[in-house]
Amino acid sequence: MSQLQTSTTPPTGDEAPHRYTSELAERIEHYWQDRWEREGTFHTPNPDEAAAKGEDVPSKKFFLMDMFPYPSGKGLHVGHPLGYIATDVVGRFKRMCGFNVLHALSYDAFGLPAEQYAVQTGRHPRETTEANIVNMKRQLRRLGLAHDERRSFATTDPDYIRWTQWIFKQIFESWYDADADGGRGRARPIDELVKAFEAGEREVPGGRSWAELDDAERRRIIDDHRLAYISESPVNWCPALGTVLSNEEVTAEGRSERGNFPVFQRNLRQWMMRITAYADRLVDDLDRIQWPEKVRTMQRNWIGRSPGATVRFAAPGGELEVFTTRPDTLFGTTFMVVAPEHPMVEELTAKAWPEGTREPWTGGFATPAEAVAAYRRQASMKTELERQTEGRHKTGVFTGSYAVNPANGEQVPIFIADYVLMGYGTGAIMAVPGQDERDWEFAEQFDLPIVRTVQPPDDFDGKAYVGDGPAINSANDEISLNGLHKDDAIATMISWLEKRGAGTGTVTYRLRDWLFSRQRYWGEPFPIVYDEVGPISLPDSALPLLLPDVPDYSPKTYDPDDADTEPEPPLARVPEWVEVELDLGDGPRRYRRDTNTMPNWAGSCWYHLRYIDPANDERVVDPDVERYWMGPQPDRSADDPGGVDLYVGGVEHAVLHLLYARFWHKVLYDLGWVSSEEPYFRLFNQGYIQAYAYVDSRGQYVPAEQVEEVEDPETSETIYVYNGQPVRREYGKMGKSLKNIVTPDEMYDAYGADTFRVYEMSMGPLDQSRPWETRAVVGSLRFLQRVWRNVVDEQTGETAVVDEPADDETRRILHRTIDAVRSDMAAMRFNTAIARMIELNNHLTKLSAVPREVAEPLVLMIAPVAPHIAEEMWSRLGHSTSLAYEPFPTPDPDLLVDETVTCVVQVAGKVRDRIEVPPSVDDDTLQEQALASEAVQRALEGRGVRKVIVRAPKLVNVVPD
RNA sequence: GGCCCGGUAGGCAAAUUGGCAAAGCCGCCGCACUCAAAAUGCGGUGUGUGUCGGUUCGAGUCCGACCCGGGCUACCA
Repeated sequence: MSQLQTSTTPPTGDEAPHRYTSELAERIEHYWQDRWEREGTFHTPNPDEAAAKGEDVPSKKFFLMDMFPYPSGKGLHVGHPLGYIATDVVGRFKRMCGFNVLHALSYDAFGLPAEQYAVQTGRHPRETTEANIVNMKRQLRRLGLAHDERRSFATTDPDYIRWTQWIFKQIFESWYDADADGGRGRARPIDELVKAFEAGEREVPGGRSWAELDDAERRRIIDDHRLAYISESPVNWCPALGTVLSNEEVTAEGRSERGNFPVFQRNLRQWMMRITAYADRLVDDLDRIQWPEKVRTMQRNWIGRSPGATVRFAAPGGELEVFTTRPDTLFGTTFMVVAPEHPMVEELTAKAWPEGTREPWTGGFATPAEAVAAYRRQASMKTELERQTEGRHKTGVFTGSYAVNPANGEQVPIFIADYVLMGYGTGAIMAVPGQDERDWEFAEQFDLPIVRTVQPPDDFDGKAYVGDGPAINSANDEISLNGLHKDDAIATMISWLEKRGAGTGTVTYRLRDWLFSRQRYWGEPFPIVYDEVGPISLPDSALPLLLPDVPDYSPKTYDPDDADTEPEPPLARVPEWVEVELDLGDGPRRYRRDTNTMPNWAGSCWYHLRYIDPANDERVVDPDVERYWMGPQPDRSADDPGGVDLYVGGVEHAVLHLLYARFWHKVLYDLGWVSSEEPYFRLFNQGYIQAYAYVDSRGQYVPAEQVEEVEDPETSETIYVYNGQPVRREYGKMGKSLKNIVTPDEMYDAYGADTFRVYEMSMGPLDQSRPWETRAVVGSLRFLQRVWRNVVDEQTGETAVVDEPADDETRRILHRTIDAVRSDMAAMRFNTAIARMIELNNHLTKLSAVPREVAEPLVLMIAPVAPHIAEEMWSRLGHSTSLAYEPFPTPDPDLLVDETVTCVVQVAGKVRDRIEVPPSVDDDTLQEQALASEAVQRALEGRGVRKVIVRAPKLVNVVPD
């Protein structure tokens, strides 16, 4: 084994030849990175792999993941590696605690960012993507991450695409049986649906029997049941990006999340995923996983489950159905509102205004038809943004017709208004101004009656009362809700509605099915071809279906505001690829390929499975391997769902990636491919590294590194100066245009990777965002230098430790430090763990020589955070193998209890004295000693003692009269 | 507007159940080393936890109101 040779010629004049400088750090780091790679130090065995060698795989395992990066090509800044360093520290710590740790990093290489970068540089996306991955791997390798590189892949690898397409096929070839598993529902293979139709166990939609249908009719019925299906429906069309987008990719302002371009609603034929079938399980199972409450709340809100009731009102042209979460307030309905786009609007529009119609209701028009037409036109022209800026001002017109309130038989007027949205519930509401703020505003605007049906508290002075209280004014000949509180009143009303046939209990969701196709080049092609009837999936043997080369891979994009444009997928421009002759079992026939591609979320929906079985070309994942790494762990809880043990990433994927991945994983679970019900058991959101940027008087950003901080001589406030001119400081992101980028490469050059790692981990708690401060990094270098000097002689490079036993105090400090570092590491409080190690090291600095029994545990404790220098010191301490699998130090419990503790003696809450007592001291003795204290007597100033609070052994508080 | 986080020395931060506020890092000051500087080492340096009130023997920590900063959400019936 070749040893690292440290130079004996000092880099500068008189400096110690073996001082831990950035140059030495770099040599140490390269040496150990090469050696780890050469020896396969971080190769993680799978159960089958271990068995092949006749070994057992460790029973304790830890599956650790980062949210994988897009290889963007812009290069990394110091904020990017924060999470990767943190997971590396966790992984190395867990490994030293005896866990079989699985940790690797892959690349999310499909999708818009990679494609846009390629468009900018005018090169093929595959070419730029691969170049970017190479560059990123280089930058990250320099960090010394303990990854099993055999498990690394990119979502653009043909081997990976194959299984992404295979999973799509699984979803396409299945349907959701809502009655399965006691009503919870489960995905089942589509064959089982066909059998149920054939056997007559399941009613065939349309009323005819399966035998009566021809092949095309059968296929259409089946296609309507698939979990991945094609639908012609209003979708989000973004002309500037040239593609459609999912609801999750559109902001509340109606713009694209990526690029912030306008998005328009268009009716288009697109692939959809039936994620709504899983809405209940996606909500319910949030209670079974360890995720930040914030993310769980965001997912709950996004899914938006609202229990309530649908109620049918008799109206001209048929029954008008509404959804309400408050059926208990039905007696308070004084009008109804339908969305302008509601299909019944025409039937509801009366020929003439009824007798006595008030002027404001008509909008100034002579007939309801004119008023309704004018309002609908006006509403359709409004953009999301205009509706928002109008705020809460309510508009609408009367349709001229009335409906009948099923509870009390009263006639209530029907309005159209744009505060009711077609996309939610039934697009129509029963308006209850007494208990709904929006309805109250509308009622005030149009002078409509208001009836309270919930008694507000006496001190309530608001308008609509949405809280709980006893029902009032809510009785007819058959039922009375009066006196009942909300939940009882709702239940009573629903059962009455159901008995009367006027309504049913219902649950409504905000979640919509997932729009899954994109008109882009750089994504997975759909493993689908079409004949005259519809889509047919390709056989598994035809996978992966790879992208053809195209003359122009950039999609057709348009003026951002030109809504009247059509998506034109790049793949449609390759007729020789689109038109294909295949034999799918009934002889060679001509088919058409799908010219859409999948969204970039597809690849990230299942990458956790590829990490655990990266080379499998027979199955998506081996069942034994999946059970070992991801299976449920009943020791965690009885209904543990399994999943990745720790998943670290930013909060920005709270409802996109994390929702989609949960959905796919549940489909795979239902179909029996995995044993875990959730992909990610524990989620941790790291904060961001922010930075200051500086703007001069013209509003231009100036290079942040050249800005000086000076004190204003007049006000003595800190001001910032660039080239002698004052500049204004801003706080926010790091970015090229902000001229405040600091790169890891700069940090490696100036300090080395270990210092950089220590600094990032010691800046503060991992889940908080904080500003980068380059000049503070030197503190971490000084710490490592001092550790190095305690272990290695700077003159000779030999170990400086002595084999004499440590003194008692040093030993106690060591074991207290071990104890604290262990619990800090386990809780991912790396900043405090590092602080404790600094304290211990500072103590060692004061000794004349450092005993081995202290140096070795310190080196091992530092290893997760600063692995290269730790390995080097470990080696110089005489160990020939890597410390990666050395047990993490454990504290001696006997050395954690002090022989004496300092007891604080307070008088009236103020500290007056300190006394040394044994830790086992009892209350009475302690009180006696405290009262005997001179300082206490002085502080009492002759006053009597009213009360003494004793918290042995640490505190006594004397309360004077 | 609603909901959720956060506010501790000049900056980043630490403080089991309420129990000595400020561990650690940067900065700043001084000294050593040096012809000098840098680097390094050693020593020193911050009257009080955003504001007001409450509970308590005791509050950074609990409760209420307000101020400031950040995030999510925004007619979802």
